[in-house]
Parts: sequence; C-alpha cells; structure tokens
Amino acid sequence: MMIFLQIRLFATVKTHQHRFFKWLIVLSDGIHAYSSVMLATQLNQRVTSGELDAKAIIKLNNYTCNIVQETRKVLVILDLTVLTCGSETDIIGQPKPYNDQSVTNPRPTIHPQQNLVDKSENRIVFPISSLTPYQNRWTIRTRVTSKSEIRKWSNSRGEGKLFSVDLIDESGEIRATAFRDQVEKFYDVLEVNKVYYISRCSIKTANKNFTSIKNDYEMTFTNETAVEPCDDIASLPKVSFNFVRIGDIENQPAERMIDVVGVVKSADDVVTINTKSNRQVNKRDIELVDDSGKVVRLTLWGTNAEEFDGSQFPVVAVRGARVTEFGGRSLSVVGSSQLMTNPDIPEAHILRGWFDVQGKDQELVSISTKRGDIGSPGFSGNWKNISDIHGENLGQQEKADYFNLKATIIYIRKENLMYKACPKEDCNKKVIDQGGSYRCEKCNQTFPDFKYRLMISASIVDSTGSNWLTFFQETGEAMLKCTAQQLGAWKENDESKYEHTINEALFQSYILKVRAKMESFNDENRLKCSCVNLTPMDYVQQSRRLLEGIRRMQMV
DNA sequence: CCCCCCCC
Repeated sequence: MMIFLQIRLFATVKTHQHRFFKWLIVLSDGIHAYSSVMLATQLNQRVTSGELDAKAIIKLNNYTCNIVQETRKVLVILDLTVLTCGSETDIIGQPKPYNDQSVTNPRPTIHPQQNLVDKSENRIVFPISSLTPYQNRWTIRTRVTSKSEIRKWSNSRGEGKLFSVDLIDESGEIRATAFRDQVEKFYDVLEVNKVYYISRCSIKTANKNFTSIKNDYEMTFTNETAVEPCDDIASLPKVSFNFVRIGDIENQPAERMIDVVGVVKSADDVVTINTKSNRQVNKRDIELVDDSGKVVRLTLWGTNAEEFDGSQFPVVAVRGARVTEFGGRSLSVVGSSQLMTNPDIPEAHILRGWFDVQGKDQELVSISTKRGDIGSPGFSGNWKNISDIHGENLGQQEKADYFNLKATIIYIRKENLMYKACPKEDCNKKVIDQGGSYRCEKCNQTFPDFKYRLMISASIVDSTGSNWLTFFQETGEAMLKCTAQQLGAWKENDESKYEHTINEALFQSYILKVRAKMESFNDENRLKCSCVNLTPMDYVQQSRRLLEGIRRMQMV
C-alpha cells in the first residue's frame, strides 16, 4: 500500500498534435516520502478524470525503477489500483524524505518571466517567445543548450565560417548563428549550459528544414551584438525537446528536422559506403520504437555509427534528426543533430518502463521500408499495369522488356500445359514418343524414359486488363504448387487430383516478373510474354509501395 | 551570409 502524498501538474508540453502532462508525484509509505516518481502516459487519464488525486491510497501493481546517472533512481508507475481516494483520507504518519543520496529534488515550478526588470543592470529582460524581427530593443537572459563546431563554407555567393548556439529560457527557445568576425568574438565566450544576457541580434524567419527548434524565428549575431555572462538562474531549463511520436513521423514532411526518442530495438553492424562524390563513409542503421507501436529506422554516420553500442536496448534521443522519405519514412542523424543515449529525461524513463514491461513483446510495425524490401521483386523495379503492355508498346524493341505486375490468374489452358522432354539435364527438347522409348532430335539419342516439362499458357488480369502469359518449368511449378513430375504422374494415374491441382491455382494473386519480346512465328510477329518470377502476394509490402507512389505524386 | 550531411 502506498499513499500519494502530493500530485500536481508541473508542466504541460504541447506539440502541434499532442499535449504531454508531467505530474510531480510524491509517494509515501507512512514513514518515507519519495519524489522521483513518474506516471506512465497511459495512466494520465486516471489523474485527469479525478480518480487518482492527492492523498489517495493506492496499490502499486506494476512499476519499473530506472537508475539514472549511476545514483538517481526514478520510479515509473505502470499500473496501480486506487484503494481510497484522497478526499476520504488524510496523510498517514509524518513521512520524511527518503534519503539514500539517490534522491534529488524535483525541478522547481516554472514561472514564465514577463518583461521583468533586472535590478542589477536596470535592463529589461524579454522572454525569447516575444522576439520578432520588428522589435530591436530587447535583452534576453538565456541558457546555451548546445553549441556547434565552427564550420567553413564556400559557394557561389562567397565563403566564410560560422557556428550556432541553441538558446533557451522559461518561455521558449531560439537558434542563434554567428558568421565570420562574430565567430572569433563569441565562440569561446559562449559555453554550453551557461547563462548569458544577449542583446542586439538581428531576427529572421527560421527554416524548419534545418532546425527542430520550436520558434518561427532565428537570430543572427551582428557587430552590435552584446553577450554578457550571467549567474546561473536555476529556473532556466537545461534542455528542451519537441519530440514527435514515431507513429506521427509519417505525417511529417520529408526533409523536416524533428526530435525523436525511442528504444533501440535492433542495430545493424557498421558498413562502409561509397558516396556519389566518391568518398568512403561509415554508417549504421538502428531501429527505434516507442509506445505508438511503430518502428523507425535511424541512420548514424561516421563516429556516431562507429561508436554506437546498441546492446541492452538503450533509449536514444535525437535532437534535430532529418526526416527522409526513402521507402516510407526514416530518420538520419545529420551534422547538426545531437544524439543522446539513455538521457535522463522523463520521456526516456517512461519508454524504458514501457519497453521492458510490454513493448519488447509487442507486435511492432515499421514505418521504414525493410532493407529486404528494397531490391526485392515485391518492392523495387519497373511496375506496370497490364494495359501498359500494349499501351506503352512493351517488348517492341530489340531487347526484351522486363517489368513487374501484380496480377491474378483467371484461366489456365489445359491443352499441352506439359510435354515429354529429353531426360538429359540441360536439354529440355520435346522428345518423340516411340512407344516405350523416347527420341531426342537435338541430342540425337533415344532414351528409355523422359521428364515432364511445364509450358503453361494462362490468362492473367489486373484492374486494367488481361493478357496471356507463359509459365515455364519453375514458375509453373510455383503456380501449381507441385512439381512437373508429380503433375505428370497424376495425369496418368489420378485424373481428379490432376484437375484439382490446376483448379486450385486459379484466382490466386501474385507478384509477377514478366519478360515481353516480339517473336515471329510463321511470318507473323507476335508479342510473347512469359513469367520469369512468381512471388506470392504480400499485401503489406504492396500497400507500402502504393503509399510510396502516392507520396511521390503529392510531391509533384 | 549556412542549410553539405552521404548509401540503398
């Protein structure tokens, strides 16, 4: 039995689609009170509905305990039963804070500052969220949450160097970039996690394809800019993420920068690839999953790829990962991204608990194309509809055309669907039945036996039309689900089994790889289409292919 | 004023 000593909302994080509530929870057993406690997201409703309130007596049915930064333990409640609600009871005992030096104080409540006057310097401090390009006389008091390397550029418009910092205060965040002379002036002054007064920068519209920071604007340092260190203000947040749930990444435009957090479900080995500009670079693909039940591929590059340890299913958070649309949606860590393994943030603890308790056994769906799909007959390649065969004059050139069809077999011509062939391994020539012995003209030999070969003419359809297709041995056997030898034996001894086998092959849908080529026969040119590969339908894979096609059309 | 960030 546990008592909720206190429960209150201490932060609401809004993304464009979701609101995340973070509850400050203190648990008491009557003797000790413990405050590093979180509520799994699925239990939020128990609080908002009023069922779970302060001083409620609860039974903890399921929880995980995560050790963070080696000393701090964070309890994530995954399931609970309310035994007595808070209004019907009172605090039991006089619980003392539980101190095994693993407990740290929760973050203080955030009070957004509003144009407050800083007494020491008599300056007006503006909240970051109030900055616009139309207003110049401001000072912000801000913590640096990240700082890039100095980078050089060179293009048709000139060359130079730059670096950028991400800045945060109680109201919001903004990116600031320094170019050329300002790089010298400010690079060493600005340190990550430290607090500064900054004033007189220019403000312009931010491009969302290059930052996940939640601000329509970004700042540029000018030669007027003033940067002045400030004593640390505890109330200034240290990090800020705008996480997009993995299940929502499919709704993100390609090229966007987003923040993501997930459990590493799998990690590939490092591979070296050649770039188009003929450089070698190392990469490693990993799969991230979250409690949306969706999986996304994240590609790491260079040292991030080489040094990554995906064992033990770590939680990975990326600030500013690029959304790419190669085969569904996937993510790429880019130069400006920050990659964090097992970060001490509430979202990571919740996911750790979710994965260990249920996620690891849950059926998960990837929003990224599996590597196996790309290049497989079911995904890549030259896709056609049956009406395209004549509509696009396929097979009319000197070289045969190869393409994929998704089609259904509706008729199998039973006449001459197999023949007696030369038994020699690489000879498939039709033999002359001499009544007990079989002559092959090609091999110029007579054999005591023969082998059956398939040459099936079948009619296939899709939504656009129908066409005749020839299925030789291997594709014919795959279609009939038996060997030519078996079919021949049934034809001789078990007519109904033979008929049944052929009928069972009707109205089945396949992915077909087709070869189309004009052939002349008796002075007449006819288009011959034959099946060179037959793969069972994979509706999930085909749906992904169609969705990919729709995405591409939307881009036009 | 960068904004390249790689490959299938």
